[in-house]
Amino acid sequence: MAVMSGSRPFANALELLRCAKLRPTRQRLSLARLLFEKGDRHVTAEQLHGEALNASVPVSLATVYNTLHQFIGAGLLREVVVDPGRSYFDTNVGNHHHFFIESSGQLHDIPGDAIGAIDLPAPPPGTTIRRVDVIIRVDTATGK
Amino acid sequence: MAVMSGSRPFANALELLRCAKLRPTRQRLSLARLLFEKGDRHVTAEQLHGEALNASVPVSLATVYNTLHQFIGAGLLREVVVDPGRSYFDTNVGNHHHFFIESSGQLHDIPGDAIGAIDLPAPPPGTTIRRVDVIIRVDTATGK
DNA sequence: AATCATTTTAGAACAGTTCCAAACCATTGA
DNA sequence: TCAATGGTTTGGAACTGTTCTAAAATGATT
Repeated sequence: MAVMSGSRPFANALELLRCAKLRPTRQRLSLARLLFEKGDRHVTAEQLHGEALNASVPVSLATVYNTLHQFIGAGLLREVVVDPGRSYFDTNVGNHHHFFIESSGQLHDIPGDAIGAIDLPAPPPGTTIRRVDVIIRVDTATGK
Repeated sequence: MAVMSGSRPFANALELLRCAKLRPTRQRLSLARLLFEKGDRHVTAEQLHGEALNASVPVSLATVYNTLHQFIGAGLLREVVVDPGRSYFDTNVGNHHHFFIESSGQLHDIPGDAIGAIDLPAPPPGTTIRRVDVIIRVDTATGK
């Protein structure tokens, strides 16, 4: 991560794509910058699409989806599914988990070590563990 | 008439609905029986709908959704979201978690105590914890 | 510049879910 | 028992988020 050239967003995005073996097209560069220039983020595809258009980077929604999935494939992003029909793309791919605030739909990171080691049971025969998702669902403290 | 001798399942479904303060309609009774007569289950709305039709219980998909949500509201069911656009309804509302086999889409229960106590961090200010979901995603053991 | 595989695009297609107004039916009171 | 009442069910349309498609555009290579 964060190698050299501390404040070179463009260079970083370029390098990111190079590492991921993705051709550095205009769209991918822009999306990479939007995603990774502002620290850890949780965005939906639509949100990112909106941001791109706002930033005068005309890009189609289909491309946003394509790119997000390519980034996931390259290990640059991680998907967090909170609701049927709502999934976030998380720029933090390290060991961590999430608070999900149901009323607002917001996600907050929980550092991996804040949750203590989870005692992983043996996976079903013939399978290996790919990932462990912990989502702590919270809501505004009204009544029960 | 004919208060059938040992018709337990029916009685159970009836009682279930009574407890949940839901009017015992034909559809709700049938769906309750399909859901709760066979031990712990993970079903999608479409699956349940199919089962009902198979069992010659004509019920609309809309009603299946209505009913499932009413059962969730009554604490009889719990929703497990594994993918955007795929969520399961779990008849086990006790303390437990899940293996999700990505290739087949199957869910398997993990008893709550098999995972050890999770060290719950303090929730964001003004919120309380509603639920903790742990999903261990596994897949057939082909390389990494 | 010419070529060609890759990428992007707009829009259609799709899946799952929710919404709606009308028909239906369980419950109540007479 | 019957009618009145209000919750329930229904089919279909609408909606949301995502994927697909064929064609156009682009980046890399020569």
